[in-house]
Amino acid sequence: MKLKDYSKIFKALSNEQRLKIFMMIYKNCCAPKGTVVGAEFRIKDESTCCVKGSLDKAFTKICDCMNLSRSTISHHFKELQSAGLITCEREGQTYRCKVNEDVVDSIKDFLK
Amino acid sequence: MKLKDYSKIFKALSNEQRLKIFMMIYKNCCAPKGTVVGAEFRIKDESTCCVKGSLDKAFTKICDCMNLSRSTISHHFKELQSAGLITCEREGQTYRCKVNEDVVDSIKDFLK
DNA sequence: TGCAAGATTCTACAACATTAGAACAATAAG
DNA sequence: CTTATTGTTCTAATGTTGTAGAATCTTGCA
Repeated sequence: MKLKDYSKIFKALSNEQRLKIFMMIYKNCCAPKGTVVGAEFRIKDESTCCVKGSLDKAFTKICDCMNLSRSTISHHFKELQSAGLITCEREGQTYRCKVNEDVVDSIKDFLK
Repeated sequence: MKLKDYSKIFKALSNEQRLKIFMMIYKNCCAPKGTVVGAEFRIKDESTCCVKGSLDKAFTKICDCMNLSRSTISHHFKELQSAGLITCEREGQTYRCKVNEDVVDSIKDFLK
């Protein structure tokens, strides 16, 4: 990964709203590598995150607690995906997100 | 530290030029905590960084290899300082920078 | 088939970021 | 003292980002 890629990752996390979205996903779905998609949403701490009680509908739930328009949130998801931080899949009305832990690891690595 | 503080840190690192400046400082002066200011510039790998051969004049040397105006670089230094990532001191024509490793650590902490 | 709900895309615009240049202040060197 | 060097600040131009709303697409359900 090049410097430009890292700056892109940091840019994706540089907006407070987007960082909040990322952390909501990260803190709830940072399943061990190898976990099948669809099982990612394991609630770790319901008190700190409003994405609760369900494994899917991440988008809608995040919309419900974010006070931003859907289009804006969709845009933020795209930015996070584009930086490689998350991957998203739609399967019908189920919206599944997964944090790309390799990328998170490489940030930590980058910072030595 | 709050979410907003983290987003500010990430914003400081979100610009490629500024990230480059930060890394030049980081890779050359990440001295152990407690090291006195003025002894931070220990060259670790001269081949990957153009800040060479001296402990001070960081500003000038970074200018020399950055292809940006002095005023722009000064501005970038300010952003990095404002985010808490570095501290700078001038003593005459000696410009000394230090990476705030606590902040770097707290990023790593945040991402885990 | 038709309607409702979920998510995306397009458009537009205000706000903010990046940048250089000129003027300046502080220091060093001759 | 004068001149060159170093870094800051101000101003202004240009480019990028964050955001909402309307239109659109996709899926599920009656």
